[in-house]
Amino acid sequence: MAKTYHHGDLREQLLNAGEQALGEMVVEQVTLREIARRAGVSHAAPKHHFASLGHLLAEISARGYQRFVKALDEAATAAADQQADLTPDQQAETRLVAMGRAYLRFAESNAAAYQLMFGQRANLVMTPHLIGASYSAWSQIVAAAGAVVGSNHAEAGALHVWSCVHGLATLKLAGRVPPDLPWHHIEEQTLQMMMKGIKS
Amino acid sequence: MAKTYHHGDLREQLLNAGEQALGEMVVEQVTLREIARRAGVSHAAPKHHFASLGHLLAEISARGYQRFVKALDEAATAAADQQADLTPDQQAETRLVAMGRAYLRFAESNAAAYQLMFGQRANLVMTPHLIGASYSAWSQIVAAAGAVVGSNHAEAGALHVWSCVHGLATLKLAGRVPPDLPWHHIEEQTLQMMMKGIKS
DNA sequence: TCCCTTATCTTTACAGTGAAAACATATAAT
DNA sequence: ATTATATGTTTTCACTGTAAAGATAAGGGA
Repeated sequence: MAKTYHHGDLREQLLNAGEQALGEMVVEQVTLREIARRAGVSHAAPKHHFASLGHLLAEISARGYQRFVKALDEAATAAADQQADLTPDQQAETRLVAMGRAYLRFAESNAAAYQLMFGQRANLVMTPHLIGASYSAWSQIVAAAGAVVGSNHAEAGALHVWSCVHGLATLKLAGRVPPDLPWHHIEEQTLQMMMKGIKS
Repeated sequence: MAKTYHHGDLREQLLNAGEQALGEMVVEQVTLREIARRAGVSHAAPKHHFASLGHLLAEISARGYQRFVKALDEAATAAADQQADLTPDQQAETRLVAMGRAYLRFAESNAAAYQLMFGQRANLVMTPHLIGASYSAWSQIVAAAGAVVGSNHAEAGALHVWSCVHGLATLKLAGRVPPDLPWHHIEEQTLQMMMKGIKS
């Protein structure tokens, strides 16, 4: 299909511009006008595609959750493939650790997007689409944790796992981790303690 | 001493107004002009006491850390006093759990202040005073964790403890915890898993 | 082809924000 | 008393998100 109106597909280009901006600047600097500038359009143009900045950010955040879920899923399957000789229980643990590792990598490689997704960015509107996307991430972790601790304690286990990696990621992003600590080692230790805490 | 200049002690009143605002509104709504309004003064008056909004917020945040340290300290000593018959190791664990509980209570009762202290609020400037205040909180937790895991692993243990409670607190504040979960029970379970993960 | 409706984008305007400069005034020092 | 310094106010500027009004282009009948 050819372009059916003026700009081509401004809605898509706004989302791309927003994601690009999130990769280059701090999350608070990603403003409506900045996104419009990057898309080469006036700052009022987005109004016809998104009710407000909050709705635009919500859609960008939802896409972030999709990439997030994909990254964790790929990490989990890759880990399981490499260790097909383990027992199911051991495989479940390996998968969970791999997901935790991928979680920390995602937060570090997509700092601004992560802060948009999990921080309390002003103006962000909790649209149904965003709620759904974040819920799919939640249920992904619940499933992986449930495979380790049993479905009875899946949610509590998932919440603890999530707290550990999310807490570590945000402390790191906020510069609260002493810089002299060996970061990679710290990550592995935390994942280890996380697993030890979860296992009955 | 009587009032030595125009307003009395505007610097102090600005800090009080800021803390009061943090108790009543969301952290992003606490603007320079809002604080000035509450202090009954023009929006340019703070310039003579704080170089910028970021410096004013930094001082408020530093005070938050002082209250934070005090709250955790009181909780720890209260817990230790109640259980003077335990072994030193058991006392150390009891103290650490009590501090974790106090941590979660502080974050919930001082949501906006907590987000100012640990979030990534725009404009905030990392003044030496703020760095010092936040460092005292860090070393407090390092000491308490070190009493449990030994001074060799104090920092790694402290970081894990901090990640657990900080992660849980921020997930709760961000509304990411499913509302049907029994919150108080979840808190206790998380503290339990945190301790299990930390103990060698 | 002509006209009209609708969708899209621009321009302009408004109420906020933090910061900076110019100005006013009260306190303190000499 | 005069001067200097500290403290506040007023004004201005660049930026933000939102809203309304104007412009332009596409599509749908006659």
